[in-house]
Amino acid sequence: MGSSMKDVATLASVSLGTVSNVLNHPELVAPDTAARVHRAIRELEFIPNAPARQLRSHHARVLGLVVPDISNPFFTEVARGVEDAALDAGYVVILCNSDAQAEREDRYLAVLESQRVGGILITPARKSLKPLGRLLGNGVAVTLLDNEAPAQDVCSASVDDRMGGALAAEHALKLGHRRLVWLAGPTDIPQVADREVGLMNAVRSAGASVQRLAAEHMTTASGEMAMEAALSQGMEFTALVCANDLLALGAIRALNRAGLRIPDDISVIGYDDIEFAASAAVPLTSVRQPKYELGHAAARLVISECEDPASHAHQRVQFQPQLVARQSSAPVSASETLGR
Amino acid sequence: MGSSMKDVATLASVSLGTVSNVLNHPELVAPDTAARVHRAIRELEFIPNAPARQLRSHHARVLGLVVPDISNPFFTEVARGVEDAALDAGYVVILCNSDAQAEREDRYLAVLESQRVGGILITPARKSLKPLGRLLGNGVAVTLLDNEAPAQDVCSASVDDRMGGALAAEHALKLGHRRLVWLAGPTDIPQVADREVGLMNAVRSAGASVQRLAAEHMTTASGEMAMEAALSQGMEFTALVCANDLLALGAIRALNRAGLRIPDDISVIGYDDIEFAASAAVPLTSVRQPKYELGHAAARLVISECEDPASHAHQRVQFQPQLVARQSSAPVSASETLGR
DNA sequence: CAATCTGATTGAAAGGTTTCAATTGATGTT
DNA sequence: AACATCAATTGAAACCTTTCAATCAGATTG
Repeated sequence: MGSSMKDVATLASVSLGTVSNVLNHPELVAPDTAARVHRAIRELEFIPNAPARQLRSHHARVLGLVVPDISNPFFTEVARGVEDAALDAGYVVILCNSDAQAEREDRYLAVLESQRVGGILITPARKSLKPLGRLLGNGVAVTLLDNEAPAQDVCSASVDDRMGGALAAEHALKLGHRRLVWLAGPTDIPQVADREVGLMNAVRSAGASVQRLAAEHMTTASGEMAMEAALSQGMEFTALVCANDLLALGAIRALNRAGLRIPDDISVIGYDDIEFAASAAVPLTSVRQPKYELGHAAARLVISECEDPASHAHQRVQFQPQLVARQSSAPVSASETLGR
Repeated sequence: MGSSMKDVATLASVSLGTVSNVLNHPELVAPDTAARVHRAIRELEFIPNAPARQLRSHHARVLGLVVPDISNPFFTEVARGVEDAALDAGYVVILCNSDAQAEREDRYLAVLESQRVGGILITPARKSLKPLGRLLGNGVAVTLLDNEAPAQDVCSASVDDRMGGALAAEHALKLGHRRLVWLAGPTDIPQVADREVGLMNAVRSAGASVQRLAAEHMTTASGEMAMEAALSQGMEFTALVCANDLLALGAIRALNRAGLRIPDDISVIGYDDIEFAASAAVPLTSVRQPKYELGHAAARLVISECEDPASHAHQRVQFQPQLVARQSSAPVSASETLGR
């Protein structure tokens, strides 16, 4: 079975406390003693017991990552950023998919609290941050991921969603489109709401029109359904801006099935710029977010708070999105322009 | 701060041991005592300290999931299966991307050992299972994921990769193709090797020819590079079978850039049937694997071993793959057939 | 030479649980 | 009435660390 510090101490003929010092305060121990202890550690293949350590020190190198859905390539990439930053710091990441359901999120938060994680990275399933209050009270470092912190007591790392919405709209407007559709996701997702605000402002100030269409979830399946329903009701437009790439990919399927060509009949603009956007049926114009960097930055924030809560100052890091034009968007056709 | 079992015991006027019994052996405690304790738990918002519990009981409801790359939608979906099974059983999953690098895998295994996880689900980065020996010796439940267990001392959940390779080959052969290319990944990945065996056998016994092309990693980028190199060397063929969908998606880009049409000039067959295979430039014919089920089954195996190591019998679960025909594969063209 | 200081090491307590042998009180048996 | 049985509860030890006050041996100082 695994050996403990006691075994190491015995083999190296020192006390338990000295072994602990070798591990945690090497500056306190004489070089040759340290060498002896290290030899014993190697000999016994001693691996510290993290739970025991955490019990005594109240310091855990474990992070909880709570995201709506890791199947969404956006979050997959964010998760990679989180994980790499965590591993660098000797931390480990517990993956929690909330499916954007409050109930599931609550269950996970309880489990994470029970596990006494040092920090939590969360893209909340709902606006209220109440459920996080308990955690904060118990000294857990919380960082909001892809959401801007509303209050002063947490860090956050996010991307400017209003600007992203505006970028998408301006791209469509610049191509001459006047009749847009905004394919939104659930209204209570803050990212969606912000993108919508940015888009609406841009469209209005250009005097163009935009219709709102809501998908139930941020998935291809939902996007396909929503677009199919809209088309069957005779909705007319020349450009479609989607709250994320999955919705766009789904909507494109419905559009194709209805005999509409992209970008000839309809220009489509996605959001996130997931890897598959580039290999889609028609390479997708999209608003790129620095996904990996977002996760990486968020993890570094939360880790720094874990390491030294006392001197930690809460921060909000915000990244800028960027429009990537591909074949799915094109100037509005002449017939369309005249057709009105 | 969080309250402990001692606080609960005091409030409910019982001993510590009784509180523990309420939590772990409710059958031993009188109904009204239990009720009193539960009231106290609710009152104090007591949440058990999992690390302390694990320290004493040597039983942790924590799993390590080690995969090459969660960005690969195949593993994303597998991970969802793992996570759902875990949450159902009150377990939590630590996500570890090995990037298929032995060094990174070793680092993670050490961290997982330090965390004293109850079980590990792993798609090994290399053939040797040596590094797992230590863990097994220390009583950690190990289950091989998407790999068949070679020995008796671990469980495994996998998909029949030889059959998958054969399915892909037979599909191409049935469509009349006689000059195939097998776009393989790194040779030391067992899944790739097995698929290759299945494919080669099928092709040979049909008397057709197949050339082997190797990509460095199982990614779109690698697929694109490999195919580009092959084309620039004048490789000729009518059907391309890929070791996974990402390679296929990448290869298709290179093929398109070279002016080749799919499926008119080249039929392409992928492997995994990731969600994006269906929305690709040309919907991709692929070998479907029950990804979610694979993860779910593997997690259930490892959890059952965690819960009751004594009565646990190691098992190998194997799923069957299935060919999904889409537009990327078509009968070999007449000119091609005659051209030989 | 006594007193003080410094650096290295030690020993014991504490952290929150589970486990198990021991105790208690009530019920049933002879 | 004495005893055995049984269910419920208790108390203390154990799990493996970290922490910190206390000790010790030398070196430095006055």
